[in-house]
Amino acid sequence: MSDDDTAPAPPGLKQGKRPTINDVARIAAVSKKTVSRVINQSPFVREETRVKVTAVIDELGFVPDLQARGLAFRRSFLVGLIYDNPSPNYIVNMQQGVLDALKGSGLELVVHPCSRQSDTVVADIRAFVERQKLFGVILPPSVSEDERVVQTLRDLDCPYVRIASVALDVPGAMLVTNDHLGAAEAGRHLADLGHTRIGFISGPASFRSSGVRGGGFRDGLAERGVALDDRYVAEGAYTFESGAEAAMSLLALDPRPTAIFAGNDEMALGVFKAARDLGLEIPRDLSVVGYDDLPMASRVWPNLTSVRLPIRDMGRMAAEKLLAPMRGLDPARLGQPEVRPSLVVRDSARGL
Amino acid sequence: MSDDDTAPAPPGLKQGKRPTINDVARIAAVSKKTVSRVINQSPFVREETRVKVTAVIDELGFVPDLQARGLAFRRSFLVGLIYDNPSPNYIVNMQQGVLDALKGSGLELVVHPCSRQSDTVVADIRAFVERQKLFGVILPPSVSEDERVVQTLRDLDCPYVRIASVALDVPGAMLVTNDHLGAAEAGRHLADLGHTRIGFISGPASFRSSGVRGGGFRDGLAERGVALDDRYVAEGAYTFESGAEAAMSLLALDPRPTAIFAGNDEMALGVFKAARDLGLEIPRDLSVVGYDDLPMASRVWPNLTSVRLPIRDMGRMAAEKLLAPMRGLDPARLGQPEVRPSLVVRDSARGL
DNA sequence: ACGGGGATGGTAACCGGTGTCAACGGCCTT
DNA sequence: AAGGCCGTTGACACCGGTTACCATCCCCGT
Repeated sequence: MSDDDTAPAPPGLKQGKRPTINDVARIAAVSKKTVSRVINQSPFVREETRVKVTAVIDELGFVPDLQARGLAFRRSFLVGLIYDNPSPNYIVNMQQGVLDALKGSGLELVVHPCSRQSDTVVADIRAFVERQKLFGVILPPSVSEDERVVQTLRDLDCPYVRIASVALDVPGAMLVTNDHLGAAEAGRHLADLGHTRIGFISGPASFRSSGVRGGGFRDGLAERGVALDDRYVAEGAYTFESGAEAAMSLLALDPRPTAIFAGNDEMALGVFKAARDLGLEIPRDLSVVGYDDLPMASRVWPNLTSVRLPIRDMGRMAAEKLLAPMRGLDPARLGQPEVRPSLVVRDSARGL
Repeated sequence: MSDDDTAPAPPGLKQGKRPTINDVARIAAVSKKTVSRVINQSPFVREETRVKVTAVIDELGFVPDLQARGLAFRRSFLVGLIYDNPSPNYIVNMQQGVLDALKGSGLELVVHPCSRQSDTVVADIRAFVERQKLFGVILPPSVSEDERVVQTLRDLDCPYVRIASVALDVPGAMLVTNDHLGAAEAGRHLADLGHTRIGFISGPASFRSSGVRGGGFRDGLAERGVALDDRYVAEGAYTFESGAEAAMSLLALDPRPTAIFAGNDEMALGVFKAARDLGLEIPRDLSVVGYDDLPMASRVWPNLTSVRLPIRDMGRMAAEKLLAPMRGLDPARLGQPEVRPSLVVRDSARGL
């Protein structure tokens, strides 16, 4: 870029227009194709020529047109993040991770929310991906679990990476969060603290993670000889309000649970609210453990004990899998070993 | 879209390829141009022809290629959200609002974070906007206040809408949040509750809103005959941690303030933390008022009294201003009257 | 019957890049 | 010295739409 924006346009170049590859070619006295080779770092260009062309490119401030390039490549330079997630905080973290990975790659991120409930989701996503000819797509839960959506992407020949709690696809297209492990850790922790009457608020049945986290929790408790009573299991929707409601119903049981494991942090905060409304103090009267360890987990009072999921890193790793082929890497090897959730012990759960 | 994806390709169309405008023209026995007219809803097409072409388009599942269209139009169908904001929650809300407005318009949203500290911001943004030939850009604070950035957009002839606490531009390119009013309301509220020794934690000096909110707060107090003592003013960075730090310094003063107004909710939660660390109970020992009224304001305990900024609506309104010309509307008239912040009284501030 | 004007449709060029493939020049071989 | 190979380069068609401009066609008034 020129350091003087008011400089007259170089000779032979029409004023007020962005320079094109033709301008560069004409001024550098080479063909378009050669300029194209320089732009694309083709090795079949003599060093001398490369320098000459590069100089002209810099002088003119030439920027290749992505539309034209995309038209010829039959592919855009956009990565899509398609999501259907009730927790904005989850998404914003993931999005930041994806952006971390995309920085400097020349690719941009297009965010596209959708609703799996809608009967036009598939058509909607198909239109989006097809029209934009996306470079690739990242699918966080729970769209990542929708086979109709994934099949559509395969039909359209659009690379994708699915993020889910269990392996649903080939390693190269999959980032596994291994929620079973994290939830088991939460179960062992609560059992080790001496709790035996424990409530569990699961996510909605439409999320795989709900079942996986529930199963992991149950297994973790079982390892310590504690059983999870089905009457103490309630279903939420991964939202604050649903967590509060579910907690109200669990805390109305007699005898009431001494601890509650919520399927995500958002709902765990709902449990906080229900406890306050009932005059219960956390952790004195009720221990609470969440899942995800969102930033707010360490901002509320008492600090929330939670299973840490490195969501931002996951976003970054997923994006890197997408970029791997471009860099000559094997996407199946990235993000390995699988993401490992780990319990972060804070103040919201303690022994009886 | 056909309701049977496995149907054999219509005669004369190569298998496995997306149909193009040429295929449609050939099969409908009209010229490309006519198909183009139908796609673009030109009125100069006989009804009979229009129906015939539409039928073929549906039959083939033809989807116009945005790259090609963009190349000819010299403009893409992407809206950019360029931000430099320390509060992810602010951005995620705004982003949702923008997406609300974009839904159904055929435009997609590209998110592009940046750092005003970096000395390459301007070049970075220029490259982004120029390469993508954006349809338009939305600028939330504080990029919206950076004249270098805005001038760059003007140079590139890229439509934009700036969101800021005061009018910095022509009405059609500006969404004003009027923070002076909201902060004044907060000031009056605290004064009416009987507070006279009041602390204020401002945002960073690089944000216009910091000064505007501070000024509004000062004016609101003055209306009630209360003065804001400069020793009770601290500067934060609109982040949780900076809020906690600033609160620590204010609460160390002797006599310490009985109330604190934080420049945003994120910092208000930092005040909560500092108070707890010092053994102070809110609102008994300290009243706190925040700004923005993010969803978490009503999830924490005690519920945070805050000035409500309809951030999501603001995102939507800003995007609608961008779309206005496309719909034959006047962007200057949208989002009027200006966004009005309003105090939401909850439990974190009370009388002495 | 004839001229005029608006509605339609066609052809060619263009938007700004990329792929294909042939040509070119110099050096090494035989 | 002729033949062959390799590293470079350029001419040209093409990606899938658009606009510019011209040719028809139809309907009307006179």
